Amino acid sequence: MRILLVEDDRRVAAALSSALTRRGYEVEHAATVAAALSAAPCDLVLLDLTLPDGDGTDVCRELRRRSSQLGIIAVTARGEERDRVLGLRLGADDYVVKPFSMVELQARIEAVLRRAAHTAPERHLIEAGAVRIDVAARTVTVAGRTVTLTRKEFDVLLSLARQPGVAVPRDRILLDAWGTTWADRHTVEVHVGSLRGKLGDARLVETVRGVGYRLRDA
Amino acid sequence: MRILLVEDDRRVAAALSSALTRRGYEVEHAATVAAALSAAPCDLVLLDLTLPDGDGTDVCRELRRRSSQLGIIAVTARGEERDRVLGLRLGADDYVVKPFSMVELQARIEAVLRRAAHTAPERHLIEAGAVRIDVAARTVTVAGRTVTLTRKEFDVLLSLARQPGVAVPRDRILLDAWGTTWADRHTVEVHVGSLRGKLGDARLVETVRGVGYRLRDA
DNA sequence: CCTCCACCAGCAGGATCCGCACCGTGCCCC
DNA sequence: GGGGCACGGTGCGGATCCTGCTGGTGGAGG
Repeated sequence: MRILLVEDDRRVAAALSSALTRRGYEVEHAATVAAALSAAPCDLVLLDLTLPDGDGTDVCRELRRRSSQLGIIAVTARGEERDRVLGLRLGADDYVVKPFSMVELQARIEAVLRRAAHTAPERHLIEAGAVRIDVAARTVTVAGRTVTLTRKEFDVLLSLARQPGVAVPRDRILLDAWGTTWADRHTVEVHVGSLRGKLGDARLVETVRGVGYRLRDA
Repeated sequence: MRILLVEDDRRVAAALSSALTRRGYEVEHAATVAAALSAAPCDLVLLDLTLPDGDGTDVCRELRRRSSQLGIIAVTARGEERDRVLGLRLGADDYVVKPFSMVELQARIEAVLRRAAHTAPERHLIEAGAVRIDVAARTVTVAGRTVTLTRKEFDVLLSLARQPGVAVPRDRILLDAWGTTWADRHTVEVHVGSLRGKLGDARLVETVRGVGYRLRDA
């Protein structure tokens, strides 16, 4: 399960992040409104409502607009009733008030995720040129032919396919597919290499020198 | 919207009932476990966990078993963390601790109902390729042949069959069939193994390496 | 009391990934 | 036009991760 942690306090974020990771979740961290809105898709968002560059309630509204099945748990130090009501009205699934215990947070996360499992899935199909990607099924066809990709290959392709025709920086791909930015210089290239091989036409994934890669759109 | 109010304290029940009615809800009242379980179907349950003739947690479990899309808000005077966690684990959608304000309760009711609106309607019959599942009867046939599954095997299959052709992550299966995400890595695999054996054709349940499993659609 | 089911290890075989080294090529500057 | 350099591509071996079995144990239900 992938959790997006939106929290500006670095210490709180670090503590939460490690606690959640220990419990088996995959955690991506965003410290600002901008970062939160440009993060990769996930299953659940832990959203601190007090952010430096804007209001967390806007993030909540926008995320909910994008996906009705995304789980959102608002987190805040403000425990006043007015805020609690506001948070829920915005479309958050749940609300926890600092300070809270990890045990309770864990229970609430599970409750929200359990519910999300029963919501209608948004089956997302991405098409770019001859490439068709079924994100949910994790299957890919090129010009009608089904190709079998490994996990990393698929993740890399997905990172590119999210913005067809756009040059995706290497760092971005690393973040999407690996969750980190530190890795051997060549790791991405290697997987792009095998990806090109499996897609058949190597020109489908174009190299943008000095930047990254681009998935051919037309 | 129809709300079932399970509350043994007559004064609290009367006050809540009239407040909710004023807000436009249709309210049915039950004061005991027996009454709660034999009440007419509704959209949401306000469930006091302390009841004279039994434990409210049993009611919660039973109601949830009957319908995964029913909204349940647990209400209790016991505000301790242990109880909060327990309530959420049982399958309640939310939890309010007495004393609470009507404004907050209203907001939580709306949040739960909003979510329920997005919930996929429960299908009685699910078909995926050669597999036919009767959810209510908990029976399965493969290519006309009836197969007998154990509880967990059925739950695992159901988790997969809810989205045929979609790669279901391991922890989502855990969430659906076990209710939690913490469990031994092998538990799912073992049950998938026996499931494959009983279904006859092992290829019906495809492995998506590094992710989970996928029920063959076509 | 007995049977069946669920769960927990341990194990072995693969698939996958990664780091390294080397090669090819485009770009820039002279 | 030529040379150097930085960047990207590729092949390979080992380490790692993942998965599917099998057997044994505890417990719930009949």
